[in-house]
Amino acid sequence: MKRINSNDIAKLAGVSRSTVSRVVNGYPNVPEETRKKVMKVIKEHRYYPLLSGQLLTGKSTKTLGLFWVGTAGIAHDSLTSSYFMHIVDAAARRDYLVLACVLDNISEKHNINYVRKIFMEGRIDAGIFVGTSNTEPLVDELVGFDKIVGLFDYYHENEDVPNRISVNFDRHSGEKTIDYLYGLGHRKIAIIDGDLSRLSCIHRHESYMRGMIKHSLPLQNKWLTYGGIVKQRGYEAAKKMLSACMDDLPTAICANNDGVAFGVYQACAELGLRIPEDISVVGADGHESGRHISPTLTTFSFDFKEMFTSLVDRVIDTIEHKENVPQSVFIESQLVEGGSCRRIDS
Amino acid sequence: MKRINSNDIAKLAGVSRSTVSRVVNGYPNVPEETRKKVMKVIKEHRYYPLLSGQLLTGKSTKTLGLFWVGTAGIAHDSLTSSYFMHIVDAAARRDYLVLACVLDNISEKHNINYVRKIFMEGRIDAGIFVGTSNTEPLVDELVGFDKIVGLFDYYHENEDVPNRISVNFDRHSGEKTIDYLYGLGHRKIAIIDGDLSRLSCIHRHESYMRGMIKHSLPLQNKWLTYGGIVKQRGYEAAKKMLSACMDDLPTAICANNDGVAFGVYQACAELGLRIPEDISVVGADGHESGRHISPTLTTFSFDFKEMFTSLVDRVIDTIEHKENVPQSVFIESQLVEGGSCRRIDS
DNA sequence: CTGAAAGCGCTTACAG
DNA sequence: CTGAAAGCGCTTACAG
Repeated sequence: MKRINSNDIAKLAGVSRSTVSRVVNGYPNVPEETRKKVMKVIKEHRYYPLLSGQLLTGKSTKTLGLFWVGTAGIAHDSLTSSYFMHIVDAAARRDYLVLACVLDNISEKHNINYVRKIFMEGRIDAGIFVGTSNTEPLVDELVGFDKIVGLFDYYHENEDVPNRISVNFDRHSGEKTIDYLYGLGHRKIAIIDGDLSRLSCIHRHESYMRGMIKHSLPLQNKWLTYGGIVKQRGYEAAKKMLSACMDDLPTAICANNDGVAFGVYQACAELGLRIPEDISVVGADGHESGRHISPTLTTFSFDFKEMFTSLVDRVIDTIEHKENVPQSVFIESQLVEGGSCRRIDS
Repeated sequence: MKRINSNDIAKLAGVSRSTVSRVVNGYPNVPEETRKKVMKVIKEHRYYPLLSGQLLTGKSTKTLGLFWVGTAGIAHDSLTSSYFMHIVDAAARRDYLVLACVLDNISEKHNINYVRKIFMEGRIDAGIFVGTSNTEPLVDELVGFDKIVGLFDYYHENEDVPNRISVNFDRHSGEKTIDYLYGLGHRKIAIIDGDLSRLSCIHRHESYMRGMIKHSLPLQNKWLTYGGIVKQRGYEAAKKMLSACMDDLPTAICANNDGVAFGVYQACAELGLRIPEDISVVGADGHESGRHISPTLTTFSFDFKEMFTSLVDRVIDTIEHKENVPQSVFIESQLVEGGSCRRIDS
């Protein structure tokens, strides 16, 4: 059985294809009676215009591409996958669909071509990247091709172009973390950095340093290390660092994010260190599971829903040629006190 | 700057549009020299054929619709959102993209029309539904319209049509749960059922009953209740049930799934009941967080990755007119023993 | 091996 | 208010 097209509808309703199109698109210059007659036939035959035909005459796809980069360890993390829902929800509220694409490695030639193709073949009105490092030639290329690109945790100073939209973590949550621990009396603070190819990890690192210097706290190599952004990496880093300085332990650890903090928990458990009695731990993100772990995690929490909604809304505003769309937005963290930090009396 | 089309490429390369098309689609009847000449121009100008043009001549979209039903409490659950990754991964392995759509309520007229439209306007080759109840007029309608529909946890006996593909939980995991507890010496077993509009919950309920009867165990109203499929519902159900029978507690609780089991943990904690000393708990799903909670959860685990991969592969096989595609598949659960059950000496 | 022509399903000026 | 015609970007027989 052949699909019914606007021609068939026109014949059945005794009008021209032009009129069918006018009715379908709700144009005003159609008398009520004609509209009803045509609508009746349309409903009866469940006619829906083919998108490909409409696209060819200039209609937009009302679709956002979502490029999820770095599956390994990131995308399969439960927090990360909940991001996805926020994006789809935010898009739906603006009547946009989301075309999803998970890429393990965005530097691979095959994947680069794949992304390019999706942008160029007219499937999407714009694309959002999540999980890239802060330098990505492909992103620059697409921006250069006037494609609208939305970026999560990706920002370059002085590269303001209207078709590059980003949402980012604030630049000073590290400093806030140090301030907080300092306020509790901590002076011997260890830092487990994240993956320094990511903007947020760079900012957090820098602002940890700023905080330490501000309070004239000792920066000791043995208390500084890298832990990536997932639990396993955090565990390995903490285990190694702590094992190497059992004779002079820090009183607190700043973990680049909650995932890393959970790894610190595991390392402490194995080394017989109690949290917070022997050592305090602070995370960043506000992961839900931080509230179920024991002791509950003190962390600097970000409103991811707000972050993704802001990004999606501004990307769509750009697609729809709204004026003065803010190009980059930085979101502030909020301290959530759990049971993982103790006050030190000095 | 106007987009470059096949006509422009043809002129630049000194050939016809037909030849450009032949090169783009990799047809064999083009001499190597011509191919090279054309490809050079294509690369230089980063020409990609517009999908909408190709679609009009019969090409398929290579896109799967994903309809995520019942956001509230389901889609924002972290386990559930990881399902999404499995679907996108499985589709990508077959070179398909996924168009995602989250719907809070699939009975609402507006949403029904939205889904219909996506199917009818030629955006997707097939659609997958996750989270529906086991009776959904819209699904039947789409199947009736010869649309290819993939279904998770949705199956009707004797309704075999080649364009309705499903993957389901086995029909007897409830019985296996009872067998397991019986084997540990439990005789007083409580059951917290799920949402009985869902196929898996019905099957689990039935097979709990089967197991209880097989072992001649007492079916007591006070030990039977409904808990939905998320933690909060499980908590409420367990709290109410246990509070009402503190004078005659069951020795074990079968929770419809892991989410409900976590709710049981919370209820037990509040009532001062220790797991497994005072009461044993068994879940179903194999949720990762069951391994992080204390005590670790004994559960009947399903391989969700396998489930979704099977579903996606068979849906795509159907799109591509493969022969003898199995229409419905039931996946077996696997016992994962944690620390939430104890042996009862009798 | 290759090009001219027709056609896919729609919308949009244009003319009346 | 409404229809005939042109056009969007592609591919596919068809003819040579």
